[in-house]
Amino acid sequence: MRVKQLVKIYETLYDYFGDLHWWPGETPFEIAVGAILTQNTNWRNVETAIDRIKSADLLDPMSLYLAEDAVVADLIRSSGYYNIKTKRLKAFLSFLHQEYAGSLDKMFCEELWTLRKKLLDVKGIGDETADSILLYSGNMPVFVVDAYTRRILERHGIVTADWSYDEIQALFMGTVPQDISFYNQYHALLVNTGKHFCRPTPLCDRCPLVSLKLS
DNA sequence: CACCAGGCAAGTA
DNA sequence: TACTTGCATGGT
Repeated sequence: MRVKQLVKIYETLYDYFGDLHWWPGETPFEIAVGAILTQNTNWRNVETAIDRIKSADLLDPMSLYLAEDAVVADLIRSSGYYNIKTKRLKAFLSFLHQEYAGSLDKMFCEELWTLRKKLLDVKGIGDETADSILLYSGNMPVFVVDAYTRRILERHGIVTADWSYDEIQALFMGTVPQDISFYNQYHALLVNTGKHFCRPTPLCDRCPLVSLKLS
């Protein structure tokens, strides 16, 4: 039942938006950094921060790790929570250097769920950030659940507010298991839909999902 | 002016 | 386990 609803939503959004070419970012490392910086923050402010890191020539695992906290905090100021995000970036980089000699390629050689659990042990990396890194930086088959995903599904009566992250993820992953491009594209479509049509305050009138007659 | 943005961890009961 | 709070800038 829910499975068909999810497929219909996907098809509708894909018809409306087309290919979105996610994640915005040129390298796996840039994507991982972006995943941490975008926590509860507008993407525009994250882009500014990443541009500044690039301008300072610090957008690589070793340079960023060796940079002073105060320097990093200043560079990422526009992304908000800059002190705590500096610590989170450093915690991730410390993990990357200790466990994988600073190599994302080595890190992504791990088995998916083993790596996911290790990432969740890093302070500052929660469910969504871990999954964003796994899917968009590592090209691994895992579904990313975010605030937009939850809001859109709740508004269409597919889940209720008490569903956990893992439950919602399992719902999507039970639908089309092991399909990286589907997970990649679907999350991107949901985020775009959220940005344009599913803010906390109304705006639903032009949403492509509005006339869908779900449930 | 108020509200929101692609969360997370630590503290409290 | 389940809730609350701090973290912070920049756009609408």
